[in-house]
Amino acid sequence: MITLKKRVSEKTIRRLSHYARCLRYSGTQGRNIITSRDLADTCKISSAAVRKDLASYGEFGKQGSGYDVNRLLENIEKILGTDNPPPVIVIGAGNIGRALIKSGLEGSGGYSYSAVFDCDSSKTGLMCAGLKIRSMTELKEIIDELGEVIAIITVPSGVGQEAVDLLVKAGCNALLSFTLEPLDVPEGVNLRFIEVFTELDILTHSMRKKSRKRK
Amino acid sequence: MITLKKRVSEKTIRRLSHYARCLRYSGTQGRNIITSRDLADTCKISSAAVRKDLASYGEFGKQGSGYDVNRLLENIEKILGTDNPPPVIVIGAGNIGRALIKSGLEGSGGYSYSAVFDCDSSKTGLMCAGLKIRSMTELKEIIDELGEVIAIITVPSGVGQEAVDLLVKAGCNALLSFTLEPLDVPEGVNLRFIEVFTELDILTHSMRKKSRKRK
DNA sequence: GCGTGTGAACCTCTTCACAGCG
DNA sequence: CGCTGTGAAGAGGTTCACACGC
Repeated sequence: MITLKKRVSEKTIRRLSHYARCLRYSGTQGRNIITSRDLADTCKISSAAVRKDLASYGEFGKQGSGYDVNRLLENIEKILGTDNPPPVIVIGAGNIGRALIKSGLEGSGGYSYSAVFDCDSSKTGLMCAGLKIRSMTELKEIIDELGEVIAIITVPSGVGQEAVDLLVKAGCNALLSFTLEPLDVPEGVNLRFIEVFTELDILTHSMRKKSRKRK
Repeated sequence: MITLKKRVSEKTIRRLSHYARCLRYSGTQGRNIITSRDLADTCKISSAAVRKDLASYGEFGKQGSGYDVNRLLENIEKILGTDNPPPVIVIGAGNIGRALIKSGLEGSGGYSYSAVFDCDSSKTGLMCAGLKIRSMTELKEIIDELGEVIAIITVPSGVGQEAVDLLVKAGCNALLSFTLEPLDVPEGVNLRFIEVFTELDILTHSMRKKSRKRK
């Protein structure tokens, strides 16, 4: 049974997602039992961290042997809610938006794209990997139909806040943005960022630091 | 002058990247002076954190007024090494790879794409936003020519490790991967991940938790 | 008065080490 | 004997609160 013991950090949630990925892979490799050390090694963390993370939701392991792969995966998916993943919609049918849709969500554990939107009327009506590009005016209607959705925002810089406001108004409270502009959302709406440029900066910093040392 | 006082965390580096972004924006808005509170508000953190981050590299501010926008931006870029950003190459000319290149790196503070590679011979030779798609056999040659580069890996699941090994062998030690498979790199090579699926999992978790509470 | 820079307090997360169970 | 689950110790990061300089 899943029994939450105390407040769990986002770091733990992120790692649970990693564990799920490893377990899906282990499952396809025919493994039935996995130890905290195995999970730790593939995720490049300590085995104690793995055990702590899992133990904060219940006792999923068997002492002396380890964790049953299928049972643990089911439990983690229940914890994350990914046993019944929400539909994903994409806002912006530009380069990135279309590429994401064409790439699909295979291997993600059950997510799939349910709709694409763009405010450019020269794009609406066109198809992208089987999905019709819809006008932003249809947003609320479609979200009402789909229920709770996650929206991935891939609009150009400058209109991000506008897109966010429309989404929030349409009842969406889970957003993932590829834009680099700072965005505001009301309390209770979860907004996350994919920060490609920041990742580049971090890489630049570490390589410059390294070459400085070498001198 | 930039004087490092003690070990600085990656979290601080990430935030420096955010500050740089804010400062570029402030600059274009005609502001000359900015306070730690201003930066903190746009980045949604505390003003004390901003001051701590900046103070760990020197004294950039003026008491009573704040920070000079241009001077602070210059200093942060020098700290990150983005005053002279490394060339970026893309491995994999699939949907995501091509979309990244077509989107360009405007607004990133100076990065630009210098080469694209794909192992599929039906793609090599074709153009993508002005860049010729090159064969992986040319990798070492081009990297030697470009010097220290950052490689963005957008190859399909299954061949990620192969791509990484080739890159490392070619002398690249700064990698940013869009794949979801676990990858191994030797000591000294910096490998980071863009985890779209994990971000979806985190969003799913928080929306499911919220709807549970509401009941 | 205002905002920076900073020690100290606080808090959170990670690692250690071991009891306990299979 | 092996591996989990966990209190305790340790490390790291954030917030507080205030002295100091503009």
